[in-house]
Amino acid sequence: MANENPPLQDIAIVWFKRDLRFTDHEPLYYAQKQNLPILLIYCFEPIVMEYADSDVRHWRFVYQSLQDMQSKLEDLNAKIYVFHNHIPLVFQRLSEKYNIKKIYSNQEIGNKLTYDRDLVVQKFCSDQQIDWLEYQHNGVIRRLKSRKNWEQRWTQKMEEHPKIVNETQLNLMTLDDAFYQDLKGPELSIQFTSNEPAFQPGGETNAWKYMQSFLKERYVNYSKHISKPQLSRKGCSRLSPYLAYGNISMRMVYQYTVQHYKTAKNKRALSNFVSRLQWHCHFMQKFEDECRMEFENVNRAYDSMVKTKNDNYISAWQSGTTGVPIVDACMRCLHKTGYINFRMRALVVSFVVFNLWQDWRDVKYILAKLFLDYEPGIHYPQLQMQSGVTGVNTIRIYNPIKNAQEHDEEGIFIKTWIPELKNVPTPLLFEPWKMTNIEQEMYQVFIGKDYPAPIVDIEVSRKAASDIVWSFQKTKAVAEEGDRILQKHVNNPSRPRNS
DNA sequence: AGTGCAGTTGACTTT
DNA sequence: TAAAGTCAACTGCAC
Repeated sequence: MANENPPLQDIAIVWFKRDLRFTDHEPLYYAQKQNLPILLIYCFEPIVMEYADSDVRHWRFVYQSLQDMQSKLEDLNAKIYVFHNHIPLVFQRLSEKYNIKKIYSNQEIGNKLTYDRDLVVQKFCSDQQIDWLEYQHNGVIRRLKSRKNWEQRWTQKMEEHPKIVNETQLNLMTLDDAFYQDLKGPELSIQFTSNEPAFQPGGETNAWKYMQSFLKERYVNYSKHISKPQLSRKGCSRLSPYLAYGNISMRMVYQYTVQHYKTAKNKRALSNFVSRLQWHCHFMQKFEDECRMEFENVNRAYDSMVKTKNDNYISAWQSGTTGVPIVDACMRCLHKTGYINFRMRALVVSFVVFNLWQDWRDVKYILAKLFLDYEPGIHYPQLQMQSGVTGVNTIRIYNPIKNAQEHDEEGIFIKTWIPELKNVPTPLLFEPWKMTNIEQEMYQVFIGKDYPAPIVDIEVSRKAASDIVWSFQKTKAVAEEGDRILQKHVNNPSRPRNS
């Protein structure tokens, strides 16, 4: 029997995920090579937004990124069709109206939830005979067989020609408005347009502003200030949220940096920066290769190290009221700005998993929500490493007093975030519980009233944690698992342990 | 002037 | 990408 309906229009879809940019975007680049009208879509997925690791600050950033992209399409009378709906439903309905030939997207190094979502999409595509083409995310290789030559492959990827498209030459299509309105889903309930000024604003344009200001002058102090809670805010690139949401590709960051290298006055700082770009992908690669680490200890021998959850400890840590100034300052700063530097992240993790003796799994979402640059592929490997449950890396228990003294010498960072201590001079500022009654009177801050006494004894808790973790570290079971981990995740597994 | 000694520094090891 | 512990060498100082 003849089909009375006219044949559906053939189209291609570019599905934006955590790659919210036009410059150096492989899906767009390859979609353009087809002779098909291209539909650009982004989907705010309810299940993803409601998940435990998600925070409004992430979605605000995504929203800003999309606005930036939309502004570039305005003159072309085109746009990215943004949905707030379940992506399988969106694809289903689109496929009823159009003949989707191909879907283009970047691989997503996401959590279990988005991985499972992709499996659903994959099933849909194979049922519908849609070709879903996914492109490599930065230097992270999917289905990697061996770590051998990984560094060389990374460099090769970074030096490839960027995939540049001219937006004005894209064959973009528009959707019937009634159809779109029906499918786009409910209005996003959060007020996205108001940005808290303390958060870095999303978008490709902003990514390039940060990139340029870093290479113009900020980079000079990169190595010197990288560990300082205050000075790192300027001396580090601050590209992390832009990389996390793909506002800029790692390749563009790499090439732009290398291009500046010739004329740079501090070459060491730049090569230090480039090596960290590689570390970024290195950790994401670990997660890609062993994604169970979102939930389980990488080193299974640590599964028998059971910690008792203490909700009071966790909430004091979370809210920045532990009584340990540098820890509290970091946590309060995270709430307001979504950023602290690498060393301070390691320090707050060390405090909660060692001094407060809490399981990393009971704090993983708290930090995921606080980090504006939350990147699952970095978050879980880092958290586990800092918690000392890999059995491969040495145990690093940070001394919060010493670190404050060395990296916040004048206490500027602490005083910024803990105003109740603003009158306390150094060195008392780093351990205010040591103030005498007279000093408390003098500086008008009473420990236990205006600012808490420390909830644990730092030295005693450090020793207790160290004894237990090191007793695990020395077991045969940990070492055997450690060997397995090195085989899997490290280029040269014969290197010395505890490096 | 040489000796004893407390405190410091630095290399190396252990947790 | 840690920090404490250990030990020997060194330093400054009093006598």
